[in-house]
Amino acid sequence: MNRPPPVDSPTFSPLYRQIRALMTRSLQSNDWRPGDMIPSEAELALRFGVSQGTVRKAIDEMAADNLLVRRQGKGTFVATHNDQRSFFRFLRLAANEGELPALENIPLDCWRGKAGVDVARVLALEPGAAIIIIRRVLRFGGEPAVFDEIYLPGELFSELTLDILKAEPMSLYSLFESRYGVCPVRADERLRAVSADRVSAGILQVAEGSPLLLVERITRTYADKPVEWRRGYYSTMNFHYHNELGSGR
Amino acid sequence: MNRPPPVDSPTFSPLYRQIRALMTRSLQSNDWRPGDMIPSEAELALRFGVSQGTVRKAIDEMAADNLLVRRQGKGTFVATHNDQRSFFRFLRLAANEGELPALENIPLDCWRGKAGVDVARVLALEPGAAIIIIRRVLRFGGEPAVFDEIYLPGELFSELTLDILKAEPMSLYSLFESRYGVCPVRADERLRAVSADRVSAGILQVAEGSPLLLVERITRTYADKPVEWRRGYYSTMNFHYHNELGSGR
DNA sequence: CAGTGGTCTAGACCACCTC
DNA sequence: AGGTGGTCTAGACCACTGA
Repeated sequence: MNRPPPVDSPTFSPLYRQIRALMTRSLQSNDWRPGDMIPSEAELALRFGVSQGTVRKAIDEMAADNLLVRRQGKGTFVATHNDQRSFFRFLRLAANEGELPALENIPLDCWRGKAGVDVARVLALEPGAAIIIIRRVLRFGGEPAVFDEIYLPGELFSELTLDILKAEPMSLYSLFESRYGVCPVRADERLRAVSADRVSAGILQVAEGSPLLLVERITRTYADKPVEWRRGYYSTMNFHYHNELGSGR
Repeated sequence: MNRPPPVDSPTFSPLYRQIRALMTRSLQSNDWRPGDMIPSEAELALRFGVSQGTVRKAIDEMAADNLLVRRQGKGTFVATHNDQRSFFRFLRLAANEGELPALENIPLDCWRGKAGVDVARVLALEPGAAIIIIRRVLRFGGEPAVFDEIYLPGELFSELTLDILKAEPMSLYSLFESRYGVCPVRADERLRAVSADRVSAGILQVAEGSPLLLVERITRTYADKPVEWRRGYYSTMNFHYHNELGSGR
């Protein structure tokens, strides 16, 4: 194997992290697309001039981050939002009793605007840059549960319209991924309790002033580039936000 | 190496998982205590009759679950709640602006009772079993932020009193761990928005009816044994609950 | 059957910590 | 110097998938 010489710089990283970085670039550049099978470990080892064990360790990390999915006997695949499996990775909602009933996604409106200072800062845009604003409702078993206000960089989603949103059968992120090549992989959320204003109360069919769970989310893609800012109002009479502590971090 | 013969049963698990199970038993039995250094990888490999690589993989998993902590050059240690590092693993609170100010932990009361059907179910106790109820407040920079009602199995915390709680300088879990040998390692949380009742409002110094973030938590120790049920009311005017999506699960 | 990921080994060497 | 974890290799074999 053509082992690169050991690096002594302060930015030293082990080989498997360099391999990981190279593979991440293949994801960023859309060279490997969501759902695709990536080359086998043996081939990658050959291509990068390292042992299979080193490639394995790189893939292990990326699989732990849900960037890749391993399937024994089949291959390793780029994670996609086009399957039910990965759906609730970004929707931590559960029913207080029993299973969560069937989901309905109802887009309300979709228009273009200019980024204010706050949205610009969050999305790393120039103030005044083109953005898209979407409002939608999620219903479970006919009951409205989540009201989302979503802000997107206009540049990335150039021809997005309400009709396109309404035509999407799967999730919003599934649309981002297949139509715009934007694959959300990480998100930071801030949760607060707030009182329902007139608009939210009407849309969620609760009394004005009712307590709502406010979930603010910044969504990022491979290079940690922010691609969405979202404010979600969750009605938590019959549902709750579920979280597990202990691993990760 | 004395390799055990390959197992063909439906309960097959790879060697490194069996090693992990053995090591987890050393944690459960308090043979290895929080903060202790566990034997070196080489010694464990010798002891279990496997290669060092197999032990490494077992430890890797347990470190990913925050059961163990590796420190290069020093050794591998049992995770403990006695350091600031791991403090916020179980308190996902952050300030809306800037850093979180200094924490004050103020125990309010601590009394004994009998488990109702709901508490008994959650803590896997017989209805009517002895439990301990604690109420406390967390303040940040003098401002009350969290009001906790905590239910513990009486059996595990036999001589817990309000004075002991008041004397504890670190966290509650630090006390559990060092005084009662109970080490919380995992928790499930359910988050909802509710209106402040008279009691919570008074304690958190907000108006009655204000929206509060309700966090219900079931805490478990090594063998997934439930050791705490907690209802926390978070005042989210100046703070929020922080969560990261994307990895894990 | 061939191809894929999954496990396990043995050994070499590096990086870090403490004495 | 000696101990610890961290990286990397080469190769053997197992388990699963699908043609």
